[in-house]
Amino acid sequence: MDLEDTMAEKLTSQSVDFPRWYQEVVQRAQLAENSPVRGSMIIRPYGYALWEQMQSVLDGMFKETGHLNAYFPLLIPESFLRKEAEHIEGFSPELAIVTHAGGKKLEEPYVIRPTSETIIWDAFSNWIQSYRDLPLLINQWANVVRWEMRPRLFLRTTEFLWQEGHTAHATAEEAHEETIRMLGVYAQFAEEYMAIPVIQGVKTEREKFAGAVKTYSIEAMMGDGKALQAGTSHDLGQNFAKAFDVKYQSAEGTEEYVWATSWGVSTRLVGALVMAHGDDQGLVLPPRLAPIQTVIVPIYKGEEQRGVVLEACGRMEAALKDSGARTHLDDRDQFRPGYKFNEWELKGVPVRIEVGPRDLEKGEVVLAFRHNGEKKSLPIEQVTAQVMNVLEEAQKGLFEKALASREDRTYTVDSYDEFKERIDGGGFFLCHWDGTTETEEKIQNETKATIRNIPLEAPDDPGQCMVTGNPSARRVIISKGY
RNA sequence: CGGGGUGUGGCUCAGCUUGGUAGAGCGCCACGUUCGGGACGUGGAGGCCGGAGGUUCGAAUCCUCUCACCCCGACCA
Repeated sequence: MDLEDTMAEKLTSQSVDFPRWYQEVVQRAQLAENSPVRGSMIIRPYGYALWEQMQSVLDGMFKETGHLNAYFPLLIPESFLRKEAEHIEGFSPELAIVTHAGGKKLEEPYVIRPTSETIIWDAFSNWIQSYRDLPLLINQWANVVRWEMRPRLFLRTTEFLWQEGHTAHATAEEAHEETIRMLGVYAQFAEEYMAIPVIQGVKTEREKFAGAVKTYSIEAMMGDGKALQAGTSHDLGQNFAKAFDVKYQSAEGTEEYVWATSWGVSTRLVGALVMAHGDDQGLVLPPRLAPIQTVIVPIYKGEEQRGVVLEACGRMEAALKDSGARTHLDDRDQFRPGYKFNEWELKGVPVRIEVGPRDLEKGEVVLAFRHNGEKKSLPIEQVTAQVMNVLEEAQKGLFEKALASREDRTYTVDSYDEFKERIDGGGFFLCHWDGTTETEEKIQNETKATIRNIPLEAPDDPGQCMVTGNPSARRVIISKGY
């Protein structure tokens, strides 16, 4: 009873029950809620605004790197998926299939896209004839459906929104470069915009995308020390080109199969943001992505003060918007300031500006920072000049905090016994692994932890597999994951 | 698919054992007092108790069937 009473006001503490904290934050900050269809979520305006911020930045980065947006159909003939053997095998357990339409049974069932390689490569086979058509750099923003048994808002839902890039190249080298380049774009986005440090690396054979030659990922550490795959980039080799017979004529006149990549990030990134920075007060959003960067909370007693304070707030709102800050003035009269402070903290707004009669007398306002809880007074006329600076400081502070937190919880371990003892405490473990699927599965079965990836930047550091003692060229990241 | 559980105003739940006029807190609406860290008072709106059938003078409560959802074990951006 006590617990439920407090629940109405306070969030479950992260240290008590992190998953429950996550669930509560997502719903109470009005990012999303469960829908009547199990596994599907309703993304509410505040959550969608956050996704739109992400989309807008990423879309710019894709265009900057030469990609063009297009849109391919939601429904894919089932036979298309069957053309690439590994692809259909990997995806079949999570497919939703349309068998009836127009009041009758369909000749051929349509799969609701779980990803679009097949329908896109079918089109590419018509688009590509010559080396002059290459590289072909396409991106699409879309929804996909992958049937989920254990859904979690944003992290694992049956339907989710994402972006999928699909490219075709003349050579294996070019395709490989594209794969790595887009992985780098994701890493840059994660670090510079989401303020989340990530580790770029290769997935193991077992974890790679169904139909890929190699899968690369960026892995981020969440507030509880678990890993989250925040983006993937696949080197598809010629697998799809062969399955869909996509050949081009080279300058020398020979006929060659093209080389492919695909890469994607999804609304899972919203979950990553929540879990990487959030605290017991709620969300903590990085200024560059926050839908509201500064919120103005007026403080007043009585009608007379209300008029004066709101007028000052209105001027400040206009000035802040002019200087480029996404600003909201919370002029609701039915809530007191303390309530608003808590609500905007729950929603993760980076900077709160408190404007009361005492401040106005001194010609000042109070700035309160979400990421470190600090408050300071500032002369009114300096606010607009300084706001972008303080937001950038907050952005940087948030990244540094996340980086320090990850470094604190990254361990180099050589003994499997020690690993087994410590893995439940969370964190990234840098360990030697002999490269076999058997050992990988043994680790997962015995500890529930998985090899997240093999870092690209790992130095050569020969050693012995902590499980089998067999030789290992470099360390891999092992962690429990989402 | 195996094990456990829950369905009662928007939300969290009580009531069910032992049938007898549907309740509480929060939220919502109105008015007033408040307003520098989650305000208070007064009044008010809102529910065929998941669904179907049965027992009974009478069912949220007992019986049967059914549906849905949640939690725990095998895949995944």
